[in-house]
Amino acid sequence: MAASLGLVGHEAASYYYAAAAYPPPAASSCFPPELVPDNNGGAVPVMEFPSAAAAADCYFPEIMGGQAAPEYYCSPPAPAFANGGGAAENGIVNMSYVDDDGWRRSGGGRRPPPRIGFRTRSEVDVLDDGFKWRKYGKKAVKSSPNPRNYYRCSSEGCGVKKRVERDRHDTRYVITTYDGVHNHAAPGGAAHLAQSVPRPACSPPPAPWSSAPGVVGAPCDDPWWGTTQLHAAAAHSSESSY
DNA sequence: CGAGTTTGACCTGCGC
DNA sequence: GCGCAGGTCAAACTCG
Ligand SMILES: [Zn+2]
Repeated sequence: MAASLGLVGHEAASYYYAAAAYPPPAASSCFPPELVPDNNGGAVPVMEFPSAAAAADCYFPEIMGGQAAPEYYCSPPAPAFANGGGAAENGIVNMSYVDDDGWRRSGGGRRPPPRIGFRTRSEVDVLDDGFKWRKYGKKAVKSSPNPRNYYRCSSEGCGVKKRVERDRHDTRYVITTYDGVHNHAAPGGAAHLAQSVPRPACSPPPAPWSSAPGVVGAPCDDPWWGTTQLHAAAAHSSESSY
């Protein structure tokens, strides 16, 4: 990655950095050369967190089996991405919110559950988020040279799925997309894992994608992911912080 | 022996 | 209507 950073030429594409001053901003390169792509050709606003746990904890406790928090603050039941090996410790987790309100784009049909994507730097493909996942498929996708893996929560009655693939532009990163909401708590250990992970103050209160002041509600024609133009906040860390 | 993974086939939605 | 691409299923297989 080098030159291309910033808004990668997608009109509707932009991203929001919510970096919680975490790993020392070694260099001054902005984060992703491109937004997290999906099969829609869309892109997702990306956020940076010290760990996926922190990210999930702060922003999406609900998908992690906790109760939806009315406000975006840290709430207890969040898993940790611990075995990501370095992921958590090394520092950078890009988190991106993937909205589902664009499903109308597909003309109805089945309604997708809430989707949330994480982009983490990790050597391993599967990040231990505290839940038990069973792999049920693997597929090469057109949009990426890397195969995409499909996992389903192995807990009975919990239909949460996740897709895992490596970033096509930087295979050091793993893109994990969660589909759905756990209807149960994480199997033992998750909570404690979460606590063992360094966690920022979870300061960014409003979710940038909802109605944060930083969000410019643009009349976008492609409402799939972001629908909005987001402000690039100042802080960010760099991937060179290895 | 059971749980989880692998892998090709199958199904469905979407664009042309 | 056809072909393509993504997503899921399920039988076989592997590992603990
Ligand atoms: Zn679950």
